Amino acid sequence: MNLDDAAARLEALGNPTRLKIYRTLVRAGAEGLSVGRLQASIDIAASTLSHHLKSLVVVNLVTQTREGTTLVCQANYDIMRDLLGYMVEECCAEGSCAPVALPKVA
Amino acid sequence: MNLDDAAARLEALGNPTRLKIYRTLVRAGAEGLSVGRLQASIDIAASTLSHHLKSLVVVNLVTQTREGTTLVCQANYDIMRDLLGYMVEECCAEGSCAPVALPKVA
DNA sequence: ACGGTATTTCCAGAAATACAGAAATAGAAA
DNA sequence: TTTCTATTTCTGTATTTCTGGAAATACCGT
Repeated sequence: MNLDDAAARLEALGNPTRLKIYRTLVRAGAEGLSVGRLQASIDIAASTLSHHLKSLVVVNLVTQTREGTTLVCQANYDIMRDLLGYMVEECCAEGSCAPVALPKVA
Repeated sequence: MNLDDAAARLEALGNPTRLKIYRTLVRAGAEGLSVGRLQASIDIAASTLSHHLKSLVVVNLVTQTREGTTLVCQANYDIMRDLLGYMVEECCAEGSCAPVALPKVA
């Protein structure tokens, strides 16, 4: 991951509402959560949620799968892992930190 | 670290210029870098750099130490470690990921 | 095709951000 | 105190972000 992509993803997560959305999706596990359920649990206007979700989808932190009329959203763990990897690398550029084990691919 | 603090820090890092600043400071190691040297290596207007630095200092990702007329900035590894810890916890809330070893405290 | 539910797009306003030139401040040295 | 360097604050402009109501679209069941 390059610096600009990392920054774009950090920016996407760098908003309390969006971080809450992402966290909710992570907690929902691999099966994800529909936009409607997400809205119920976060309690914001549908249009606002849609905007925030788009921001997360654009940077690939969230993926969406259509199931009939409902859209199911799921956290993209791979991208998060890559992002964490990038941050750790940046943080450890000097070799001043111990090697880090990131979460294994599921 | 709570959600709002994490979001504020992610937002601070979520700008290419600021991420570059932070990365430069990390690479400079514990002794840090003066604002002037930082400006030389990033090549932006002094006032712009000052604003970005303030954003990073406010959320504690960067600390500053005065040495005579120059201000030395250094990356705050502890906060970065906490932030990474928060993200890993959020990402692994379901127990779906292996335990993670974050960089040791220097 | 119609009706209903789910979600997005359009629109707008308020607030925040990014940027940089110019002026101001802080500290050291002459 | 004057002067020099380093850095910040002031000022202003352009742009972006956040928010949500209203209207539009998508998909399904009947």
